[in-house]
Amino acid sequence: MAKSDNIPSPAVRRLSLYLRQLEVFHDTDRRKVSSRELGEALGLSDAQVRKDLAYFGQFGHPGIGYRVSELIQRVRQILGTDKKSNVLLVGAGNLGRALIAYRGFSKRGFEVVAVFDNDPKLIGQKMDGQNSMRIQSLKDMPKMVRQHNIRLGILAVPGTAAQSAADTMIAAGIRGILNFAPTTLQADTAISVSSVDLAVHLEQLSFQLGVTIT
Amino acid sequence: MAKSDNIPSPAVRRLSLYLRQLEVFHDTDRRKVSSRELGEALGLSDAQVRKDLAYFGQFGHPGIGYRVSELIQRVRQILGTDKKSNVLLVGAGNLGRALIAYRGFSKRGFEVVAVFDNDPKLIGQKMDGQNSMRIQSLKDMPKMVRQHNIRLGILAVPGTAAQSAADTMIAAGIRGILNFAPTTLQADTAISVSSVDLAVHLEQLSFQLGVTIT
DNA sequence: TTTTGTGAATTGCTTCACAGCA
DNA sequence: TGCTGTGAAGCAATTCACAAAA
Repeated sequence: MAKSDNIPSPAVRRLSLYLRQLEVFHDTDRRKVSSRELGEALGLSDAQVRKDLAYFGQFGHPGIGYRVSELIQRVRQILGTDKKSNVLLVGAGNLGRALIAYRGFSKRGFEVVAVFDNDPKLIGQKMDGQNSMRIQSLKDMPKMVRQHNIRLGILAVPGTAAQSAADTMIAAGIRGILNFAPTTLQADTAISVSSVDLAVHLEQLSFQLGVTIT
Repeated sequence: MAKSDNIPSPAVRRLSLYLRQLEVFHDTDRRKVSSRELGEALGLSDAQVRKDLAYFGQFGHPGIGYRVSELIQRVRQILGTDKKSNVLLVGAGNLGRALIAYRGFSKRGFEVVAVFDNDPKLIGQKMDGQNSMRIQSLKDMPKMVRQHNIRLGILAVPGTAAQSAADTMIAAGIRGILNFAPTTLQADTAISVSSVDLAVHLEQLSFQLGVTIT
């Protein structure tokens, strides 16, 4: 019954957006929602919404729509976020500290349980706020990964340090990396990498402005 | 001669990556590069690289490849980053402060010249570091946009405040928004929006782990 | 009626493969 | 020979449109 074959990756990306929007509906006590309504909120067609969800199973009810809380549960299961998972962070610079302070991760089931940096001046220091985490040396990573069963890591170091830090993460047993460094990471195909380059996004917008009929 | 019709958006996204990689080559004194080499560094096929670049013009030299510095110039021109452009930031929370401190933007031609927040406790305060910018009220935005000819804005406020902040930005004359709030912004089609949802990226990785043959 | 799930048609993107230039 | 630029082919994703279910 594993339908998980041949699912377009854009469909997987949108699945996260559906979940986000469904949670908004849930918080405002909406019980059910149609593909048209869900799509409208996200700027997608109703057909797109139905086809995307259908890749993963039959969640809807003809004539009714989708039951919000039921669909939220299903989607979380598919994404693997129905249970909390532990995440580590490499890089305790400005961006790293902001990411730690960001509440959005834990809200979605991801708990940052360890922070690493190579700067001797930072190692041993506490992260800001009430959080009792201390910054550790990259050497301690394998031990922490085992102890806390960590599979995902966030990489927020300068571009020059990124590949070597990624190698360390992979050697320590990390299976997926969210990369904020402006570098294309080379890694085994068994490792999932998702990259966010902040400048690249601004360049996209800059290009759009040039193209748009002014 | 405006080829700018019918360019696949994935090609535009990759254009930024080409530029990033070309700058690496440039910094290591590479003079020319082939589509195969450029693709290899980014995990793309040579044909993809050639086709992408060809959408924008004829930049290569048969038998030779692409001249690095020449191509950098051309790509910057296409992206509109050959001249510095001024950017504003809305939201002086953790993420906003990290983005200000991030050197990567100015390195790519984007200068954050104004910061806004609605929190009266923050207004008037200086941002960290040597930077002399003071946090301003959203009311002052239209004036600043005019004075500094700002077209792009970075939105780093909580999801609940995002749409209203975006409306303010658009009313002030902002033409493109880089949105970090976990919200789909509703905006006129003349406005470009690029959204980065950090949790969504982690969810993608989480899904991959579930699918990968463990 | 309303709204899903889904084959079929369509649109969009990538890869192939080769002519032409250096 | 080495490498680009590009039509043509192939593959992937989206939209259409309708049978079936409530």
